[in-house]
Amino acid sequence: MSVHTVGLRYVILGLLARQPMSGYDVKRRLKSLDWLVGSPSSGSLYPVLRALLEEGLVDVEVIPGLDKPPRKIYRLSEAGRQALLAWTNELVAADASLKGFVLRLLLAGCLPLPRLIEHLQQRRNQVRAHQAALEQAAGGGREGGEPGSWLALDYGLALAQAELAWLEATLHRLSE
Amino acid sequence: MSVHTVGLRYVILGLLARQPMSGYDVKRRLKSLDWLVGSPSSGSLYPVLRALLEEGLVDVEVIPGLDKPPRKIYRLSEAGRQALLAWTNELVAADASLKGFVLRLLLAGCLPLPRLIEHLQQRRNQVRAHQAALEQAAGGGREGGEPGSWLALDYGLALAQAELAWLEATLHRLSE
DNA sequence: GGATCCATGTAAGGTGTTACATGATTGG
DNA sequence: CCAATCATGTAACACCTTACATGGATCC
Repeated sequence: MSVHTVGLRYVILGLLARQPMSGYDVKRRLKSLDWLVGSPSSGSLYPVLRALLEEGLVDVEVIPGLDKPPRKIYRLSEAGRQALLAWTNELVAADASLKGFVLRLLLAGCLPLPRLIEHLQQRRNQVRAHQAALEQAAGGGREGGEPGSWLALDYGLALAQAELAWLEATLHRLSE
Repeated sequence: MSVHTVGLRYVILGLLARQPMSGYDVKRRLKSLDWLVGSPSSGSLYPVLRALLEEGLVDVEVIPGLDKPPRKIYRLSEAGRQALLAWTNELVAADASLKGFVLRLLLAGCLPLPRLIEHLQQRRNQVRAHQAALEQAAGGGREGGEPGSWLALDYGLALAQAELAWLEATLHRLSE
């Protein structure tokens, strides 16, 4: 579930940017980060690979497995690299999802450092805004909140705070 | 985006369990928690309301607005209350998503306290397992990790730790 | 006078999942 | 021998989004 926050296409392109691999490898790679990122089903994975191929964003090399089923190794093409780069430079602003952010981090290997810092700063601003909104919501429902409602708010605030702390620390570390 | 982790049906039922409201109210309520939970578009919201109505899980009362467009106030029916209850008692185990969990918290108003505690404990176990998996992944890639990869892992670990801390604290508070 | 909020809804499209189909290989 | 892993893929379906349509009210 839910790699889709960011579009499976780009996740795949991002992984292929690091090194060529088969569809199955992509699945495994993502499954190992399941909790962070969620892994796609074959039903979505393989069609996307085909589409990428037809659009010329990737190339294939079929390796007839010795006694294994043949593996198709996908490799990022130049067009693919450009598409990925273009996507990387798109705004992240509207993308309020945590998973989306982690995925971008994962794919950030292709990002130059200053761009990465920018990216983290953007996220920091978003989380701050979010935090403010939550505090307002908490303040608005003052005392009278429904039973489960303040739990969710409290939880949200705690996570926002933790994320901010991490972002500050990481930004500090990176500017050295 | 992504109320769907839990199925819009039940989110709506859960909100209606607290108090009757219109479709627009549902939207607003969720939008105010946008970052936590994501808000559905009208394109998904209204069809679901109609479906719920046809299935008899909700009742409507049309209030012809004085100089406003008429509002349709939806109210949870007895069948709806039962459906919600049944869903509440389903496993949460496989639901590894953060948003899903927060949503359950939000809808937890209808949960009795011991069930809520159980729920938090389950989440704690999940997060612990996740944490272990991340630590293993971090240990496996020792030093040699790709540039962005350890960032994502670090981020994941920090959040997991924060979430665990919150869960422990909240569990402690609730058992009083 | 134009934008934005209230309030409802529809139609087309995208993207994902589940479940199935295939088939060889390895491990208990 | 049965299950699981490797490895690919298809077809049917569920669900959500975008974009549009309507129309009064209120704010700047």
